[in-house]
Amino acid sequence: MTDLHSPDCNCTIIHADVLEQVDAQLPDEDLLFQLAELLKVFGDTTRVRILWALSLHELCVCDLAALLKMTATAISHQLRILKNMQLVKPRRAGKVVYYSLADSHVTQILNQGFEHINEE
Amino acid sequence: MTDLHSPDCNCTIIHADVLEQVDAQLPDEDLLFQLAELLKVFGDTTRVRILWALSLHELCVCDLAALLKMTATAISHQLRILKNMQLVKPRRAGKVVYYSLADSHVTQILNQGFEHINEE
DNA sequence: AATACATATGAACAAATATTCATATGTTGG
DNA sequence: CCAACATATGAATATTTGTTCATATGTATT
Repeated sequence: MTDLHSPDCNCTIIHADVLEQVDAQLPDEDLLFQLAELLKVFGDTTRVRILWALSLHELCVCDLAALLKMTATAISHQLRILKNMQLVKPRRAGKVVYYSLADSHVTQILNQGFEHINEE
Repeated sequence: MTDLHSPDCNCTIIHADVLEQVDAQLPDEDLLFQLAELLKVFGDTTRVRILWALSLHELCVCDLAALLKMTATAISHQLRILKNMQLVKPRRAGKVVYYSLADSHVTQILNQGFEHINEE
């Protein structure tokens, strides 16, 4: 095991045995980084509103702009972020592009978060 | 129903019937704001690593600092954010303060996110 | 082909935020 | 009481990020 006592931590009391176990079980740093990058996408009001709306019905960019009272440009930017993270998928029909949720994890995460809020 | 056609949206083709239904089902804006604020807390590498570590075992500030090779100060700042959002809870034992997860939603959200990443 | 409209994208600006530094609080042991 | 240590917190800085503006792309209609 690598030395957990780095120069950045000047503590003296650490629980070496527990730490060793936790360190062994903790996913790789780059996996947790990816996870944070994913969850970061959920941490914005506009994107949460978009995702929730899409969980109710497939919508085009204009629909979302009208619903959220924002410019289509702003919506489009956010949709690109959501699409890059595989959270929504586009369906083109002529000029119009319809968006829908890519998988069920989205609603699961939104619901878990919603439950947490409604518990206090 | 309020007019969904705001000045910010210059679109002409919107699906009024669908929009009306979605608008009625969509949670209040301030609820979705709270949800975004909650999920924002998950969108940071340091906090994700802290949360995942705490899902494995209760740990004190120094433990986390040693594990993540960061200063105790930086950890403490993040723990305050997590505590304010009711995601972790402290337990004082003398000088040492141990932190653990506040409820099961945390691991659920982390796991759902993790599954999503491991699917592509 | 040419116009109209839905959507996408790049650059710029303003706002939010994570870490560091300095310092404060709180607890234990001498 | 005092010194030592774990933790907390406020201010400052550097980075990140959401929206706007200007412009580009792509499709349908005349």
